[in-house]
This record gives sequence, structure tokens and C-alpha cells, in this order.
Amino acid sequence: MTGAVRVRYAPSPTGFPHIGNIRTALFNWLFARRNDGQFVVRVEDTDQQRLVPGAVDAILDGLEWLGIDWDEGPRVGGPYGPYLQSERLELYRQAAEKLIAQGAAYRCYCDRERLAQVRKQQEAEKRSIGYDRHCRNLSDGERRELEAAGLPSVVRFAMPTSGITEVDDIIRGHVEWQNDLVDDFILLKSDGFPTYHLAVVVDDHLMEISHVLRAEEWLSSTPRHLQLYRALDYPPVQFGHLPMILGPDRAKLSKRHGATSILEYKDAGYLPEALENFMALLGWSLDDHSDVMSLEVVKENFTLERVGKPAAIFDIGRLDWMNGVYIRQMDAETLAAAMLPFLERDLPAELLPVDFDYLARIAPLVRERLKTLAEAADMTGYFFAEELDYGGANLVQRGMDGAGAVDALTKAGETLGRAESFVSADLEQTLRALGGELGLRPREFFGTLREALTARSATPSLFDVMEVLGRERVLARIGAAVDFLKTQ
RNA sequence: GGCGCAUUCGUCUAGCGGCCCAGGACACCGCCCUCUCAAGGCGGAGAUCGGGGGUUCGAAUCCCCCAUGCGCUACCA
Repeated sequence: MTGAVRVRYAPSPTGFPHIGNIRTALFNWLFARRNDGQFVVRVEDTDQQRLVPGAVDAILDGLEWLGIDWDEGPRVGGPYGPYLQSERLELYRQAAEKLIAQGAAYRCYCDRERLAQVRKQQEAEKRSIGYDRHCRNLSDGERRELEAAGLPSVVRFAMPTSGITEVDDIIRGHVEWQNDLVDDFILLKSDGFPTYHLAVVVDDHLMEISHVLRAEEWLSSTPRHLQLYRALDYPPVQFGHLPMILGPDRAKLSKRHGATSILEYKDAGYLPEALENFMALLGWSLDDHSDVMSLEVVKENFTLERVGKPAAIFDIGRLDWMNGVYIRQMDAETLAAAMLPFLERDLPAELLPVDFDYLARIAPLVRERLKTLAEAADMTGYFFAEELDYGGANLVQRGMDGAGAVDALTKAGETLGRAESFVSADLEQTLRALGGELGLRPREFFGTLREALTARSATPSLFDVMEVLGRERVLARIGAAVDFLKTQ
């Protein structure tokens, strides 16, 4: 890598950042960190009409949640600020003026109506090449007249009408376009705001960005940017167009694909580590066998050479698996702490606050069963409940009858009441013995006990559950189950 | 319609001329473990490498054509 690496993530606050946007941020960050470079965040808020309130914070909060830190940008400042394009309008205006002065850009007075007309016409003739350059060849006199009439105008770039523009994209390789097929795009809108094309080139230059790593949807705009670099006499950056991330329907990721905002993944119970690991593997790979790896490992090994070209389809099932892997790696305390906010959110209010020490003993029992933290309340609710609802419980296991179940539970209660140890392994031993005496199969006996203690058919190991519940709760629940059976 | 990019199991991918009649992972199926559910272990099915031409002793890997998908084609980014 020659020269200092400075990359940027330049989100537009016209919506909430989805996996694709964040993956772009992640790759830029990875590239910066791997190459001892700087990572800049710049907000591209040049579309005043489509601004979404709160989007900037959602983007920044999302990055912070993931631990993607930026060296310069909103919230942290930096020597190349401001980092909000809406506060840099003068810079773009100057660039546009300079281009006009040297004949590389011109004012265009065409209104939307005429533009629509031109488009319609071209469509009918099946030759669409964008703006027809109507205002490009206006005489000075005509310009003065239009200006005097006070007509609103935009500034358009005068694309070369011959030759080609070529780029050696770090990821795509050599790509070229015929200049006469690129139309005279708008630089400055009539409201004085720049378009993306002008702003991105001016800022990337002024902020001394070395590499532009962005999604592939921008590849088609690259000849425009390259021509702008040339006209402005800026040394061009290195471009790298990242593969897109598509929804399961193979279309560009959007709201209809479920969770859109990165923060929604947080609420859905995904761990930042898992999400990052998952995203890193969307378009990048380390080798032929590594999938679960820490961000640290990804960072150490991240190179653009190993970024793929084909678009990737976002498969939430794989994210679920990855999340489960990371949950299983957590120790009891950490998992409990991670589960806590979800329990506070999802558990019935009367069961709060949650006793953290109790939670920390529950955590290991559900650790290998959780795919997301959002399942925590559902999976652990019975530990906290005062009373269980046996309405849907299967207290009488197949092969037993009601009387047998009452008998089994009663005997179990008596035995447990005087058990010396309430530790899982000991409980298992005594209950297995009791089950044998009662002539019940483990499946029947433990199944009935499980339902009595949890009102569920699937739980962690019965004896572990009993140990954590403790003798008092266990006896109370067995008693309640017996009462329930007797009133049936 | 024009321009551009892409194309290996359903999905994420490995592969950069012979190690590949294609490897790993998720999901799926079966078996084992087992008090249920998971987790874990073992095994299975699943890709004629989009199709067709070349180049080469030899191609998933290089070239050409076609098809398909996606992106751009806005005073949106």
C-alpha cells in the first residue's frame, strides 16, 4: 500500500442503515485498521427532501453498538470538518463556479417539464441517453437573458463527448465507459445543494481520502466522478466496488426484507460480535474453512484481494446459527448481563426486578438453547413465575393415568422434601432410584416432573432446573401440580 | 431500450491450468448420546462449476459468443 490510507463511510441519512450499508462501513473500517490508516465518517445529507429525522443518530448509534469507531466525523470532530455536507455548501459552490469558469460546467435552465418531455421523446425513439444538452450551447446573450428573467437553474457538468473513461477498480478490475454515453449530470441543484456526485468528489479530495470502498451500485457513476477529478485537477482516489447484499428474493435490500435498521438487530437479540462475524463473511473470506472468528482475527487478515465479486444473499438462518455460537461462548455472568435488558423488556412487570444472581445461575442452563437474546424471556419465564398455568401442561405423560401422576408427584415431593442434597447430580440419583421403585420409565416420571416444575415439555436438564429453582420452589410447584390434577 | 457488473451445492463460500468426476459452513435428512429440547459426535443427500464454442497434453480456473440475474439510466443517494 503506497501512501497513507484514509477511507470513509459516507451514509446518507435518508433512511435507516441496513446490513448492506453497515457491511460497507465495516469493510472500510477493517481496511483502515488493517493498514494503520484513518477511518472517517461523513454524513451526506444533501437531499433535503428525503432527510429522515433521527437517521443520523441511528447510523452513528449503530456503529457504536458494533464497536466500529471512527477517527474523524460527527461526535468526534477532526481537522477536515465539518463532516456534515449540509455545512459545506460553500465548498461545493466554489468548485462548481470554478468548473463553470473553465468551461467544464454550465448553468442549465431547463425545467422539469421539459426534462420529462425529453425523456418521453427518447423513450419513444428507444434511444435514451439522458439530458439532451440543450443548455450546453447557449450563447452568452441567451444566458444573460435567461438569467435576467430570474429563471432558476442548476449547474451541469459538461461531459466529454468523445473518448473513454477507464478505471482500474481494486475489486472489479479494469472497466471502461464511452464518454458520449454518459449525460451531462447535475452538479448543483437549484436549491444550491450539491448532488452526490459533486459533493463526494470534492469532499473525498478535501478530506484526503485515499480509497473509496463503496457498494457496487456506484460503479456506473464512477466515470462521472473520474471526469470530475480530472476537470477539478484532483488526483483521483483508488476505487473498490464492494459486492452488493441482496434479499432472499435477490433484489436490493430494502424495508420489505424485514429488519432494516442495524439497531433492530440489537433489539432482535443479536450480539454485535456475531453480526460482525456474519457480515465480514458476506463478500469476504479468510480461507476454505474458517467461519467463526473474532473481529480481531478478521482485522488482522483483512485484504481487498479476498473480497469477492458476486453479490451475496442475506440469509438470516446463518446469522441465527452464528449468534448461537457466540452465545455459547459466553460465561454465565456475561450471558446473564446480556439477557437482563431483554428480560426487563419482555417479562411481565410483576416479575421484575430480576435477581441477577439467580439469573446468573439460570444462564448456563439456557446457553446452548438460545439463538437470540430475544428468546430469553420465553425460555426462562418459568424460573421467575410465581404460579404456573398447568392448563396446557402435559402432567399425565403417555402411558400413565391421572392417579399414577398424582402418586408419582406426591412421592417425589416427599423424597425431595427430605433429600440431603439439592445438587443436580444427587437429585438425579435419588429420583432415578425413586422412579425405579415406582415402576415408571424415566421418560414418564421425569416428563411429569418436568411439566409440574415448568409447565413445559422442553426445558434444560430437569435436575439442573431443580437445583436452580431450589427446594422451596420445587416443592411448592409439585404441590400445585398435584392440586391441579386432583381438581381435574 | 442503453450502459455496466456478475454467474461454483437452496444459502455463505474455497478454488486464481493438473492436488477438483470440486473442499468447508448454514439449512435439510439419518444415526449416536439422551429425562424433554438443545448442544455435541458420526454419516447422508445436495453443484454435469449458467449454456455453447474455442485455447491447451490438460480448464471451474484463460479467450469469445449467448442466456439469466442485478445495478445505473432522477434537481435520490
